[in-house]
Amino acid sequence: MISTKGRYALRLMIDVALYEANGYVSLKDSSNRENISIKYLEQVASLLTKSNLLLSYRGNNGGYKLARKPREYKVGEILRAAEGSLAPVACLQCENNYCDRKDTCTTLEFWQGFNEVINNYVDNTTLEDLVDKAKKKLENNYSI
Amino acid sequence: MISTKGRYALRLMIDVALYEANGYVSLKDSSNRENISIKYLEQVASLLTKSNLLLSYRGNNGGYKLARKPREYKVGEILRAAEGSLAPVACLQCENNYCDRKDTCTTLEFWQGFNEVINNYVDNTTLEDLVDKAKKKLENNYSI
DNA sequence: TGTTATACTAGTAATATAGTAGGAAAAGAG
DNA sequence: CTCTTTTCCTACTATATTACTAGTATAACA
Repeated sequence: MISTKGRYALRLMIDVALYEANGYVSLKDSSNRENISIKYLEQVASLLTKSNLLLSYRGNNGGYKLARKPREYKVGEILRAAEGSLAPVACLQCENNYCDRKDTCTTLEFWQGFNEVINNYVDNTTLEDLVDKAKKKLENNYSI
Repeated sequence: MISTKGRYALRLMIDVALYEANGYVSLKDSSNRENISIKYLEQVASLLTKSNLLLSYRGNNGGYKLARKPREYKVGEILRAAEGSLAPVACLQCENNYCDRKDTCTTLEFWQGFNEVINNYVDNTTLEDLVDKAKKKLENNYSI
């Protein structure tokens, strides 16, 4: 299950993508638009900056902007940066996938397949896909 | 992420399928074979019994047996009975999927797609598939 | 009546979640 | 040089979840 960290990270990335044309996007503005506690969003933004998904700038008119073009982000990258791992079971979390039951485990292949399906989905959607949908939703809401 | 409850539930179902030919399978035996605390396994078995996935019988030579043929169980059913829900985000957990952000949420469709991919995977594997793999692993280990 | 098994309820240590709080440091504006 | 605005960093906390353990009741058979 994806926690608020992953969900907020995705919403923040979309928000920055939507508004960075006017310069760095501050968390004050993002948190207002997205209705997320600014102090909590700071922590999420920090994870994204450390993973080089966001670029930050301090001081007046500072904030965040994307490190690449929206098309060049897989959603999976963003979620992994915020959540740590998307593995559905503990034994698939670390690199080597070590588990002392691996030779006799009757469910290992099932979980490996599950892991693949999950990663395929999140890595085959780009940030651009979500930003495009967000733009359409914004247009529809203005027209109401 | 799938917790021990879901993982143990799956292993228990496979274990019961493998050994029920000799009559009801007791948790004492299953917990020994699978190295899972019997008291914890009781709680998992209780969830499966309440969802009519296992049939129980008390007293001497009692235990559990499958309610249907292995082919007639989707793995998804078993995991849902043990875990409650496999929805990747909170807003997709309940029936109606209600969320007060649903008209403006920029990520709803992404999460709905994720949910579908997850459910497709777990519902397209049957208990029989896992039991067949388990039988092969058992044979290989005996031959070592 | 004793043994073996499930059924049910309660408790508990450790960890994760979803924040809040406070201050330091950078950068520009006046 | 100082004030304001911003990110950056660390610590704290209430609540919930996880992964059990423990004890007792109940059923069934020998």
